[in-house]
Amino acid sequence: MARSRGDALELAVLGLLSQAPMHGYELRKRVTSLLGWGRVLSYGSLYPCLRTMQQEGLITEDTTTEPPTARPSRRGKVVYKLTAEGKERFATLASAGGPSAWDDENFGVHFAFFGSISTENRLRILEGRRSRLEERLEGVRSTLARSRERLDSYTLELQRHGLESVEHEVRWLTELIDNERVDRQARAADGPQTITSSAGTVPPAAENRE
Amino acid sequence: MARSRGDALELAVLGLLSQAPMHGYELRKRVTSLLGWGRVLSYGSLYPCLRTMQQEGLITEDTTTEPPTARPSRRGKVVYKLTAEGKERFATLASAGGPSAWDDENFGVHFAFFGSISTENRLRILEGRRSRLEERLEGVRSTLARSRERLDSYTLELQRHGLESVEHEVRWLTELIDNERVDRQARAADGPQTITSSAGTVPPAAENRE
DNA sequence: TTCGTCATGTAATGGGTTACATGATTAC
DNA sequence: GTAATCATGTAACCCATTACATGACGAA
Repeated sequence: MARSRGDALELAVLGLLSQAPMHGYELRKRVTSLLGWGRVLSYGSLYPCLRTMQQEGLITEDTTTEPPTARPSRRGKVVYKLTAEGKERFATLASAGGPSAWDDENFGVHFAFFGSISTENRLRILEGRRSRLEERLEGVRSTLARSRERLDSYTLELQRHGLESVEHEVRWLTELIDNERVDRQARAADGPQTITSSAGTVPPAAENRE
Repeated sequence: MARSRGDALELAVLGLLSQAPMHGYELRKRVTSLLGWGRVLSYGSLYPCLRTMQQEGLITEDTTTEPPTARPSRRGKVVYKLTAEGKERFATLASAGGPSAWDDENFGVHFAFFGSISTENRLRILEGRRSRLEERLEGVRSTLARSRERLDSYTLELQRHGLESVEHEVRWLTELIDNERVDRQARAADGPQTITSSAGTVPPAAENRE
């Protein structure tokens, strides 16, 4: 029934609402197109999630938009915004570098909100994702080595292409990691007098949930 | 309860059993590693599916393996094989070029069994998959064009990488399609009298299973 | 006035994983 | 004899999709 909400969807909603208040319809469009969501997010999934989050006090209806036309009878058209608690939760979830952040469905959402977290946390997530993929690579390579000659050409080609795709993502991650490191380096060299940027939103040693 | 079995899993089981009889445990390993399955297939998913398929008469227990040690009391260790009906079903499902074959979860499984279907059907599936991806590309490109300046750099980078990955797969598909076309051409030019050499002409796509 | 899009919501259902329970076989 | 792996199976749960029902608003 109302028992929805996987972490990924909650983070997505929190993150999008942290950028601007909006209603469910718009949220759906953005989750579907902007994050690495892959499939279309359905209302049957989104609305129950919004309700739950509202009950938990993470979001509220935003009554500041469109205040003059106070027509109480109008159905729907609810604009949601984050509460203080919701903002806190977003900071926590987005920065969480635990294993759940490195898998396929979650990583994209985390990445899309990298602008809201510290370089340290970005690095943690990026590196975690990369080593996750490297494990996968290792697994595929070893099964391939063990059974290459027994596989027909199409199965082999499928494996080859899969390997190639993952390798491509690993290279991408490596570039991103290098950039973040340069960034960190630059900030460190900049000297300790700059307080603002270093750990901005969340203390460097963020929690591991789960 | 026993109401499992999406098309992908059924096709996977049928295809693997068409290569050799085996038991559930081995099936799970192969589905997980050989096809483009992505995640680990769970027993909670596989065994109910096998039962259903057995009830439908697509598979049976293979008693020919290990016949001397006729110990009827032994639990489990059931080797499954295809029935005639199962072989028929496999041929039908594997060749089916409908829209369901082009989406992410199904395409890999279909591709892995390309060795069992005709060049025509391979082309249908390959082309369907490609146009599916091209639609996706078009969608991403247009939303990107509409909102590029409003996106923060990480979201943008995510889109860019997503685009790149899909483009990569499209190029891969195009190569495969070209190979299949050359193959078909060669067979046509070869004339109706030579039946034997059908798939031998082009390196990448040779050899039917076993 | 009707069509397309915006907008919200629910019920049924589907198909999967997790965690658990059980036991045989092999290697050390 | 014991640990690891092979092997089969069930029940509980999770979370998403599908299909449906409803209705407002703007433009042609």
